[in-house]
Amino acid sequence: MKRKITLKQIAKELDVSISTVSKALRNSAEISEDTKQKVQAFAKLYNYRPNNIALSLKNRKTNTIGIIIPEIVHHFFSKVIQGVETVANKRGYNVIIGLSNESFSKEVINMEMLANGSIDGFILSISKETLLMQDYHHFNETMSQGMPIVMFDRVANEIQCDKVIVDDFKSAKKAVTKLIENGCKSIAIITTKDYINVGRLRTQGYLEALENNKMPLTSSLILKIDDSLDMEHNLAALENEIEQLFKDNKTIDGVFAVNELYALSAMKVARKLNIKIPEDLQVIGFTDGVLSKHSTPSLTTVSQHGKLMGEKAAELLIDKLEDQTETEEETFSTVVIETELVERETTI
Amino acid sequence: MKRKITLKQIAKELDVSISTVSKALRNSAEISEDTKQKVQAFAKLYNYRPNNIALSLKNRKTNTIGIIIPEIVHHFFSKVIQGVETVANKRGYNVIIGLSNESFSKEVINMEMLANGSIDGFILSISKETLLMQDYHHFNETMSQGMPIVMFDRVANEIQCDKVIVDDFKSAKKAVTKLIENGCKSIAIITTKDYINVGRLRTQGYLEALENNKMPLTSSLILKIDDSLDMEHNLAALENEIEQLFKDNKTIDGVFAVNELYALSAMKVARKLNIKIPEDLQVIGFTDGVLSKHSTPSLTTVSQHGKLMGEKAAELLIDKLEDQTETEEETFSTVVIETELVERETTI
DNA sequence: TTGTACGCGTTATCAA
DNA sequence: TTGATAACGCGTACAA
Repeated sequence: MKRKITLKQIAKELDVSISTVSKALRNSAEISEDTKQKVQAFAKLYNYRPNNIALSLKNRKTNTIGIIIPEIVHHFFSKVIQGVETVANKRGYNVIIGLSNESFSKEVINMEMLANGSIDGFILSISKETLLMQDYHHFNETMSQGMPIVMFDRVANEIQCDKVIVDDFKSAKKAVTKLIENGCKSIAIITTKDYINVGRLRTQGYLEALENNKMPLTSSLILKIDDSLDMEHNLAALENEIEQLFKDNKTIDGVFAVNELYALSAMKVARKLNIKIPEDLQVIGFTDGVLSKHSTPSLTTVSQHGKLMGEKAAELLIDKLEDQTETEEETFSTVVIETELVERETTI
Repeated sequence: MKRKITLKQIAKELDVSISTVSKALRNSAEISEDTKQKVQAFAKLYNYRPNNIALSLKNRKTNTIGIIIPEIVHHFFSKVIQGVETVANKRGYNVIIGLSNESFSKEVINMEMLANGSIDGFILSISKETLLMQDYHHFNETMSQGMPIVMFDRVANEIQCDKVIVDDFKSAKKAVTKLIENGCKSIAIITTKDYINVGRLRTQGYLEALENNKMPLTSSLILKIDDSLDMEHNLAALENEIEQLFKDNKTIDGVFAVNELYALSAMKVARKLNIKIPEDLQVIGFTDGVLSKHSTPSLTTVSQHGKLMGEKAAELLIDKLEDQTETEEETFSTVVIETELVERETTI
């Protein structure tokens, strides 16, 4: 088992100094053709590669991006990672991941861990617990130490940093308007509690769409799910709530769900109650997931373009990292990714 | 914007030497209570944290695990990552990801990138292209440099390293036997070309199950999909092949599919051909995915326990990394994760 | 009780 | 053309 070879070892073997080796390998004009040849051949033979850690220490730059997300077993987030990774690799960066599991403390710990020199900057989506507590001190601290942050999807308006979002309000409005155009008279929304920003915005979009079309706002048609518990493992409870919604409002002929799981659950309940989709009930979800495409009937959705969000976030971050100009006032941008209504079989 | 504070700066501020600060922070008995108090208070105030990179360089240990997978937008692989991350964090390690996108060259480049000091060891699943080419030199090179590798799921028997797998052969046999017990007389398999190890093993399990039950082996019932092309984006082609399979073999009353997508496609085709599931056709898939649970009817599957695989892989790797004993002959273990037949609605 | 020196692997600067 | 030295930030053996 031969350890990785270093400059020092090469120098010793060839009986020259370390700096000569270093220069020879970087093809410096200072070094004679002779020694260059000799050194380069030797280095190639032993497959020399500079040690990243040493370079990071010397350059005070790791060329690594830290990405903190609430969960990874989630189509949207893995799409985002894919996007980040694509751009990062193209521009010579690695990606290191930290999962918050929707927990505030894990988010903080993970960020501290990575902030101590391991990475150059963060790309992150805020955990539910953090949003609920509205405690954002760790973001400010990180940035005050000169480490840039790009937030995506679940962002905090209070924090000054680059952001990549979709226009949740407008997109929801568009989706609900679509339902109205398709003839729905009684449209329910299945959404999250308001502390989740995206949930709140989507609810507002729903309300505005109804209002603009002079449709009555019925509070019983608004189902706000408390998903502080993990609904993925509490499907029965979710379905019960939805079933109750249907039973309390027999007129429902349209459902707008703010995520894939809610949409699918609504479809499942509808099937159970013998409600035909899309004839008697039209459904639109808000998601970038795979379930929509493969469900029966396949689900019409507002697509968020997760991969594109990841790419944009990575571009923003790396641009900032490599921006030399020392401006007085730092400027932050918010990129809004256009959503797309993908029409499938749950709408007519 | 205050940069992260270092020992040097603290030393300067307090007018003591760097090593005094270092010792004081580690609560060394060498240092007087007085100075300790002073230093610790100051460090706390400025939120001092040792620089990971410097520590890595000094200790020649990064406490970071590299994970290389073919794709991340895939339920099984994200489950594995989740498992790795859980164990890694618990034991004080970070996780850095590299995606091969099923490409040999990206796999090699990514590994080289990370192997140059960024990480202590690899957890990986081999890309399709690498399996096809059977070029495993990069694995051997990495290990010969003293960097351990743990392979999971898609492993190479030729390579001596720790492995975490499921017993594909036995699991497939179990699944097909289940179909036979359920009364299926004509069972088709939808699998991959043989260069994918897991596909080959699952096919063998299928064959053995038939044989053990004295059922005829009909070659036309074996559909080997060439997924060198990305089937996810070529669903139509996949469905055509399956439709042909059904049309050529009208007797089919059971399908064993080696992954989720194949299983769902089979179900879709069956629906199109007005074949009732599970009355006329029973289906079992091999997967750990979400689609199975939410499909209609929900799919009976062989579950691979991806998260558990990740956890095991991480345990193996970290154990090896922290094993001090310098044994003559290195020993490698292969952990076999038990699969589980999750019975849902596509079997009676 | 405190400080000096060294090494981890690299590169840049300056001296020979 | 080559080599010695310093520096990145840390911890530790050893000297004061």
